[in-house]
Amino acid sequence: MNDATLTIADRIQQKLDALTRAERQLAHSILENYPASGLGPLTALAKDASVSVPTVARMVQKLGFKGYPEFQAALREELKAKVKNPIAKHDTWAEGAPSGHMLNRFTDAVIDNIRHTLAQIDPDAFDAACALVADRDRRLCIVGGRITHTLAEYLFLHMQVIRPNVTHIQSTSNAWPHYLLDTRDSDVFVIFDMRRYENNTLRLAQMAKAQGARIILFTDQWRSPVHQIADISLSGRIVVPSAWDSVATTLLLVETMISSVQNLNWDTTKDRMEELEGMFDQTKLFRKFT
Amino acid sequence: MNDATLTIADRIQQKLDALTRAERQLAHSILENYPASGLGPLTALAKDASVSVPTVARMVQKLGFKGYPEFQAALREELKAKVKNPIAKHDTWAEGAPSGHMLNRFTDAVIDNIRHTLAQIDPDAFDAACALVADRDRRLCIVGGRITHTLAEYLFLHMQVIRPNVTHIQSTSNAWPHYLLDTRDSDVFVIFDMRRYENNTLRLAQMAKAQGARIILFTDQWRSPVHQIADISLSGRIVVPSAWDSVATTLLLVETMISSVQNLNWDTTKDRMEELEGMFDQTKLFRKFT
DNA sequence: CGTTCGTTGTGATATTTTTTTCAGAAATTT
DNA sequence: AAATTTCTGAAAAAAATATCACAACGAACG
Repeated sequence: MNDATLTIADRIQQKLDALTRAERQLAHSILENYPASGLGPLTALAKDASVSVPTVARMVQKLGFKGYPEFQAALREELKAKVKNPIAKHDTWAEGAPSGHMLNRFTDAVIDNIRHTLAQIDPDAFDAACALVADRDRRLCIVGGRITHTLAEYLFLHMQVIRPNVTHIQSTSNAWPHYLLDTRDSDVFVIFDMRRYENNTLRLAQMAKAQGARIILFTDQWRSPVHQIADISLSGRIVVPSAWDSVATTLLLVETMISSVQNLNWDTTKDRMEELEGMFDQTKLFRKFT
Repeated sequence: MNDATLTIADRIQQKLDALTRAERQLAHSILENYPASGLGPLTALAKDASVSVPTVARMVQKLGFKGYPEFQAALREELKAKVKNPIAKHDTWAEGAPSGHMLNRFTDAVIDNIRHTLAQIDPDAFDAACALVADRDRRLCIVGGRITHTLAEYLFLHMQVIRPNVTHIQSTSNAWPHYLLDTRDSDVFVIFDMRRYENNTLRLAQMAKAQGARIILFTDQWRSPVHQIADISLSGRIVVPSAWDSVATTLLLVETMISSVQNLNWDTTKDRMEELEGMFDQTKLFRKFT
């Protein structure tokens, strides 16, 4: 019997492809807080996953159990074994991988980065930055460098949906001076600059500043020289066990900003999103059914 | 005392002296393998402890529960809370911001995503993916969609430094069929596809597969349809309190992959990096002093 | 455009589980 | 040692839970 080594979570994961839509939905709900939810009554589980009662019964049968009670019994056995076995202690992120595995080491580092970054961020400055970015009366210009232009573009793609008048400039391009020609003093520049800090980005920031624009800077813990002229600086920790830095924490900040800005003027954003949806529907770019 | 901080095991211990003989016997049986035994049916628990059924019912009432089901529900809640990693217990990540602040809510969600993602990832599959990507003899093609091309490019920019023969294709572009012309069966495609899944990406994957290429897929927890033909699928959780999804967890996986791949052939990567540094020095793109 | 297949949920039925009742056993007190 | 109180467990009643059969729905195919 090879069931001994396979947890029920594994079995669910493995069968995931053979399951139907509602069953998959249920499976994810079970894994969501495993194994607690599976130990409650069938009815509660079904309600929790927003599927019907028989769907649950059918799925556990597909998993190889005679019925829901047997499934629960197996779950309890597994729990009993796990508590007894000290090796099962949850000190690694990816179970099944040694603690020295890159997955665990890297995740450790990133979580640490997040903790440090959030601990030292000024919520008021962050809110102020969001308010500036959300202000439709100001033109918004998003600037990234050689690597960070990916982050810049990510922010740009979302801002484009939320509000009008957004531009994405890559500081490594030699076309950017053109963009600065008609910068007004109400404009807002969101600039990404992580080490190694780029000369082009600094120059661009200086010129924008000279024209009266507000500058919001995303940088790392050591701060780009741009921060001296930036109105608001948001710095994230980026150290990981790698030859490169991690922008995961910065992305977290960016995504949080997107979410905040979207909330600040949800009424109009909603309309824009629906409009966009309609246009995408016509392009058949996306699949109709998940 | 508030029950919030007291586990049920604690409550049983505390009440132990106030219990009768049969009840004490039962209590010890529950603590014997806690909490599994308490999550089974009342009848089984009674039999296990060699006490009668009503004894169980009476004891849980002495413990302050209305009935056995309520006792079980409390046990499940406790289990649910326990499974959550202690690191996720921070109610506020950004001190100085209320716990309801977007910074805290969003970070909570992302940490949760990371935890779930890492818990269900298969380290062997991940390692296999890294090995494929690291193999210099295979050409590497990185594919992204409307939003995910930012992730794709991030991976591309780093791979470009680490190894030769890397291409970045945007599936929304209509130029991609050209790239597939001379796909060989040793090629590796790294494909990003998160909801809403894109038809173009699926078609591209199918064509690549038909030409014999290996496919590594980065997707979300619900899995792009591409995963049916992918050799290796890496899925990340993406749910956050926002109208959009979060790719922060996926970025974590991507960065970890970069780091792993870099380690796999550090000897040659090192040379390439130094060479690149030299070239950058000449362009004066970066600042000399941090 | 209609047909067919697989999937899903509703309602009825059967089963299990929990609660209650009550009588006998054990312990304690007088 | 008898009376009283407290505890315990068997069995029945009540409640909930799980299973089953069937109809409705929606997607895929010709």
